[in-house]
Amino acid sequence: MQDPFWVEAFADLRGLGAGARAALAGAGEVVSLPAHTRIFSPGQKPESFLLVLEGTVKVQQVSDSGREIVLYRVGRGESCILTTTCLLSDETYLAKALTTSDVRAVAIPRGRFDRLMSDFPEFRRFVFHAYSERITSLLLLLGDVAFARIDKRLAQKLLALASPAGELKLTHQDLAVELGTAREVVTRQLRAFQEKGYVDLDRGLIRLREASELKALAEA
Amino acid sequence: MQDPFWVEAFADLRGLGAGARAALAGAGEVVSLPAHTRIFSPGQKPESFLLVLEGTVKVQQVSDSGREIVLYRVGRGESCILTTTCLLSDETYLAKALTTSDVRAVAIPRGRFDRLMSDFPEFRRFVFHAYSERITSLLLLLGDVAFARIDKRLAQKLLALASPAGELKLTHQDLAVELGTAREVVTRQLRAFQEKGYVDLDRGLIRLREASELKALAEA
DNA sequence: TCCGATAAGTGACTAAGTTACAGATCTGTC
DNA sequence: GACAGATCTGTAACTTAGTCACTTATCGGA
Repeated sequence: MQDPFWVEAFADLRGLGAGARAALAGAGEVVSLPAHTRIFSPGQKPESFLLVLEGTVKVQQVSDSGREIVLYRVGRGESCILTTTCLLSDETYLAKALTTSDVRAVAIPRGRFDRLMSDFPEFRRFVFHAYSERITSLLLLLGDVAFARIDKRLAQKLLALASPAGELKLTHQDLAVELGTAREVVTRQLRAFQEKGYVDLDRGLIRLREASELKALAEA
Repeated sequence: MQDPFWVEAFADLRGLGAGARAALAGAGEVVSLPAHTRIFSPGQKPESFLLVLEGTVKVQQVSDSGREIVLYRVGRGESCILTTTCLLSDETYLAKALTTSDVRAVAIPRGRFDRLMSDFPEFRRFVFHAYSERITSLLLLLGDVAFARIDKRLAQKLLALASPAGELKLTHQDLAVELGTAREVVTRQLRAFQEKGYVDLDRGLIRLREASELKALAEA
């Protein structure tokens, strides 16, 4: 993909006319970030609207007790609404964002973002749509955190994060952050899954053995 | 307040020019809803953008296990982003909205809402700002649900919902829904607060005795 | 091969959610 | 005013989740 044509990566932007395309292509700067880069930290204010072209960004909330929870991931063709929220509201928030792989993204500075928003209905629709999707997913997460059992949530996460081969290269601590719980709780649950034959465990590695059983639990 | 001038109720709309004002005033219909009216239910799709003029609407998420949690309240000068989200994304969600008092609101049908969004930057800013605020508050809620102790959260709620006289006309069940927990848990905590002398309890009534102690707990 | 760092395991405990009730209090109706 | 049904509250016993205070295992350099 040629850089000036990154607009193509975004399904919701393809409807744009030539003028809008040109404006967009000119507004953003393509940046590259290595894996595990911190994009923003609690209390920081972002200066740009971010659109991810390649790779994944993980956004998580931190508590003062030290626990954390992953809010969502931003992948190819998506934008980070928390950043947008900040751009629009001048507020800061207790979240941090990390790249989980090498990332290429388009950064659009605040001023240009504002202009794009007012000039191009398609761009506006794109941003709104992103908001809607995230809100929906955040409410889903909230429902899970408030009401779902940890074994069910862990089963869901294992299935969601496993490689096609059914493996996860994650520590118990990583999973604890995914779920917003404590590492010991994850260890306990994984042990229970192992005893039932659902998974094999190794240091930094989980292999799914009975994905169907996990699926049943995840959908219960 | 005269009906055509409801625009005045919204701080973020006051900057509008005459044309925008007229368009807005013409776009919306003022509706009156008695207390405890169900505005929408899980799985339903809203047909209008809602702006609250008087009274309060309570939006809560429901789980299939029967538990519920209050997501936020929409008061004078505010709009319900969940409704907006639905208008924009054609999705449904597992939430319901109830008036907690008599409510007067402006309903703007989908088509007119779209037109206002594209025609008036001020209106757009207003909608975006509402989004930002809600997302911030939802993330705060998520953090509380995931990480905060129930005694702390209950103390916060008691303080937030108490009348100026320090009274709450709520059942334990009502408070359980506010916190997204079980009624028995609320009963237990209230009992503990009572034993410490923080509150007096009666059927459907809670009187705050030691607001300062509750405040200390809420801020811990 | 030794060492520090990171990851994982575990027991004992506290907090929160669930189940299954019983008892208290209200509200409307006869 | 008395009764019935509904609503609200109390509570014991239990399961699940989170916390604390460790120990043990394993990895990756120096």
